[in-house]
Amino acid sequence: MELSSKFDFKAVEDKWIKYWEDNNLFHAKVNPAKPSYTIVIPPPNVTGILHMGHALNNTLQDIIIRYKRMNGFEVCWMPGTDHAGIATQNVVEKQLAKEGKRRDDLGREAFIAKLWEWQKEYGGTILHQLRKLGASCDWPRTRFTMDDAYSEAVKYTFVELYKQGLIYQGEYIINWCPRCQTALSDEEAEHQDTHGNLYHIRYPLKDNPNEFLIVATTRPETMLGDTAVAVNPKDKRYKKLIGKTLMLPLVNREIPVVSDEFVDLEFGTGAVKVTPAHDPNDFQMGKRHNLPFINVMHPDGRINEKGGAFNNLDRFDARKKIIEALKEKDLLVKIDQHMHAVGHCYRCNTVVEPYLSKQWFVKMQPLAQKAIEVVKDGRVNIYPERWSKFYLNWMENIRDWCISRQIWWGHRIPVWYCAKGCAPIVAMSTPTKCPQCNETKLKQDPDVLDTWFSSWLWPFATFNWPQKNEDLKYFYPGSSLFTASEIIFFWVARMIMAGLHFMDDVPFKEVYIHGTVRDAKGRKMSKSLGNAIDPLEIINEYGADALRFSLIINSGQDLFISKEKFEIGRNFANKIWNASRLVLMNAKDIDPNFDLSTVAQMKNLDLSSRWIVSKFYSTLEKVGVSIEKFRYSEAEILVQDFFWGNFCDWYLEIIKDKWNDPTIQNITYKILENSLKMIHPFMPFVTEEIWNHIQKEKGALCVQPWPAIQKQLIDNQVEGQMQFAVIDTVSAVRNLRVQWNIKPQEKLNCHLMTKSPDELKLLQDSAATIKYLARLESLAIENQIKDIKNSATAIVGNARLVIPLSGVIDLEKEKKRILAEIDQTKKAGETLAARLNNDDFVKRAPEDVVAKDKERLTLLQTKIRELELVISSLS
RNA sequence: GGGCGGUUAGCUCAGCUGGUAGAGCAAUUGACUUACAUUCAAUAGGCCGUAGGUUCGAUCCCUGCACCGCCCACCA
Repeated sequence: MELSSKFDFKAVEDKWIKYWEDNNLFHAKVNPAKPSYTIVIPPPNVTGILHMGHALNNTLQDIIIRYKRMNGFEVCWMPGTDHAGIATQNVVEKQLAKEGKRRDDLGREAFIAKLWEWQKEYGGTILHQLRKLGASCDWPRTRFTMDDAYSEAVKYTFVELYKQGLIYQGEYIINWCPRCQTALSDEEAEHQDTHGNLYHIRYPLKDNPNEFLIVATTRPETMLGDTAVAVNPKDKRYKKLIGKTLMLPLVNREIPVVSDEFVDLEFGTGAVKVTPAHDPNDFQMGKRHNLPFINVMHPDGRINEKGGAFNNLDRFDARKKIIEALKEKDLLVKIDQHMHAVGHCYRCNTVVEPYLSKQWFVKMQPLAQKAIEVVKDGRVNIYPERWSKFYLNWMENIRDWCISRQIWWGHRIPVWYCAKGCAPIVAMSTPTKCPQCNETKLKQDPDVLDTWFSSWLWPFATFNWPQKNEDLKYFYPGSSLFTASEIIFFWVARMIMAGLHFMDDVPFKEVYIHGTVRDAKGRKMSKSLGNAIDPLEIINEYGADALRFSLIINSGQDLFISKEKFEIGRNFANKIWNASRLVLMNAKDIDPNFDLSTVAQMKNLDLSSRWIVSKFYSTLEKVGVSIEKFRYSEAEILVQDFFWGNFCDWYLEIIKDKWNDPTIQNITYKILENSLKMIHPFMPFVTEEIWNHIQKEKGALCVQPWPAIQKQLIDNQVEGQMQFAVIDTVSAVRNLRVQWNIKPQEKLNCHLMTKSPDELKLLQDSAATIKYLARLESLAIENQIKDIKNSATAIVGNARLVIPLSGVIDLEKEKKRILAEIDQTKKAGETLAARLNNDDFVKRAPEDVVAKDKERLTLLQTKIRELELVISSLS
C-alpha cells in the first residue's frame, strides 16, 4: 500500500484519537501477570484551557507512558480535573456580574447549582484538548475532585485527621483576600516587591504630651488597632520608656510600651507599633504580652466601627486620610521611600491583608517527619536532584496549613455547631442532634476546604480509597510523577505526606520536575502579557507530533519558545513520512519472517547494511537509557540523528541502486518498522499512520512490543569503519568537486590506490554510497588510472583517490587551501608531539590515552605527507 | 536577607567517569536530484563569563568576583 505524497496530519490525528479510544487501548486492568506502571496526571483546573505548560507536562508523561506500555507494563495514566475552588468560583461570578448579579443574590444553593451547570458544560474542555495532544490516558477512569466517591474520601480524611488530633480550629492571623473574601494559605499569597512608604509617626507620652516615641510603619491605617508599642530591651535609647504609657494618636487610647527581643534596633526608629489583629509578628507579640486584639477591618477591607472617624473607609483611602490627619496634628515626622515584599492574592492579585480570623488548620510537623525521611533515604527520588534540597528545606521548616476557605465551591467542611455552643461535631454524615445536649438545632460550618486538601489525596482517592479494592492494591504506589517546580509544596510534598499517612507507602517513587515554558525573551507565558503561544494553534498549523517533538527537544531546563521552534518537529514528521514512502515504493519482496539477527551470519552483506543494523540497535539502547533517566531531549536527538542523519541521509541513498536485492529490501523494511516503534512515544500520530500501512495485521502500533535490543548486532568496528571510509571518502570527493568547480554533468575519472584488496572493497562499497555523485559517477572509482601527472589526489583515510584535473580548476586557490591545511595539521601535530615528549605525561597518564595520542600523531603525520603529495601533483 | 540555577558558535542549547569542543536554527555558497525544497550538499563561525587554585593536562573539580534568572522570607 502506498502513502499519499504529503503527510496530512489533520486527516490522521482525529482518526487515531478515536481509534485508540474506541478500542480501549489505554485502559488498564488489574493483571497480576504484568508489572504495573502508574502515573497520576497533575489534574488541571476544570476552568483550564490547554497552555504550553500543560502541553509540555503531558507530553513528558505520555512519552514514558507509551514507552512503558510497549515494554510490557500494565500502564495506568490516571486523568482528571480539579475543582479549583476560587478559580472556578471566579469564572462563574464573572458571568453573574454580566447579568448584574452577585452570588449573594442567588443564595448558596442556587449558586452552587450554577457552578455544576458550568462544570458539566465546560469542565471537560481541557481533557479533550489533552486528547488532541495525543495523551494516552486511561480515559474511562477519568476523575473529578468533586465526584461523589472522591468527596467521601475528602470528608473521611478530614474526620480521621480530626480524630487523630491533627486538625484544629483556631484564631490566627491568616492571609485574607478582601476581594475574594476568603483565607489563603501561605503558598497562595504571592510576595511581590512593591514600592511603598515608611511613615514615621509620633506617639505622645501620656504623662507628657510634648514628649514622643517615634514609630515607623508601612501600613499606617492599622494604627487604629494598635495595642502597644514595642522596643528592644537592649535598646539604650528607649530603655527608660519601657512600661510607660502612650496615647495612641487619632484614637486617643492608652497603650503601653513593651520590650520584645523581636524588635530590630537597626530598622526604622527601633520602635514598632504593635497591631496584634493585623500583622503576624504583632500577633505573636500580642500573645507574649497579653495584649488585646482589636480588629479594625471589615472582611472586604473597609475600616469598621472600631476605626472611629475612619469608619467605612476602604483601607487605602483610610491610609491617605490618616496621614492627612496626622499631618494636621503635626504628628507625622517624615515619609521615607521603602521597597518591601507585599503579599498578593495568587488569583486576583489583590493586596492580601493579614487578618485575624477563626480557621481550620492541619498540624503539619507530625506528617512531615516521614515525608522527609523518604526523600532522604531515596524511597522517593526527585529529579533533577537539586529539587530535593529545595523540598527538604521547606519540609524542615513546615508550618501549619490553613485549610478553610470562605467560598462556596468546594468540599463543605464536615463540622456542625450546636446552637447551645457545645463542642463542634465532626462527622461523616449530617448529625440529627447534638450528642452532648441533644439539641436538634445544628448549623454546618459555612466554609469549604482548600482545593489542595482534596488534591493531596489524588494518587489513591482516584482509585476509590478509602474503600479497599484490587485496583488500589495493584496500581498503588504509583511509579512516577511529572510536574513543574511551582507546585512542589502545594501538591507534591502534601501528596507524599498523605500517601505515607493514609496508605503507609509513598505515592510514587520518582518525581520529575520540568522547566517552565517561557517566551523568547524569557518571560513566563501569560494571557495578560499577551505573549502566550496557544498549543492548539500549533497543533492546527504544524500538527500534534510537531508540537510534542519540538517542545521536548527544547526541554532541558526552562524552555524559551517562539513559533518557529515548532518547524523542527514538523520537518521531522515530514521526513519520516517521506522516507517511509520511499521504502514502501521499493520494498516489494517482503518476507514477514525476516529476522534482523540473521544479518550477523550473512557473509556477503555490504558494509552499509551491517552498519545501519548496528547503528539502529546502538541507538535503541541509548534511547531506552535516556528515557529511563528522564533525559528526554537527549532521547529525541538520538532518534532524530539515527533516522534522519543515518537512515535517510546515508543508508537510503547508499542502497538506491540496490533495491532489486531482496535482502536489502527486507533489512530496510525491518529497520523502518523498528524505527517507527522507537519514534512512536515521541510522535504517536505519524508513526501510527505509517504502521497502519505496513503492519496493519499486527494491530495498532501503540500496543506493539518495543524492539528487543540485540547486543550481538551492535558492532562498533563496523560503525567506525563506515564512518571512516564512507564519510571521509564522500566528503573528500565532494570537496574537490566543489573546490574545482566541476559540473555534475562532467564525469570524474578517479583512480584508487589502496594497500590491500579488502580496503579496495571497502572503498568501492563506500564510493557507491556517494549520493548524487554515486549515480552520476558510479563508474569513476573503478576506472583505470590515465595520467597521474595531471591528477590531483584526494585523501581518503590512508588510501588516496587520484582525480584527473580538468581545465576549470583554480589551481592557485586550491594550492592555498591545501597549504593552509598543511599548516594547521602541522601545528596540531607539534602540540601532540610536545605532550608525548613530556615524561610526566607519559608516566602518569593512563596507557590508553598515551596510545591514542600516539595513534593520532601518526595519523596527522600521514595526512601531512598526503597533502604534500597533492601539492606536488598540483605544481 | 537566605537558597538555587545559569554564563560554551550570531541565536537556542548538548557536552552525564577531567584528555585542546558538538547539534539545530540563522549566515554564505552550490544543487529542481525520479521519497521529501518542510529537501540535499558544502563553507565559515569558539582563548567554553572573569581572576586564582588542584592536576602532566581543566569547558568539566575547588575558591573568589561579575552579570542574568528563579524560588523562599514576618524586619514593622
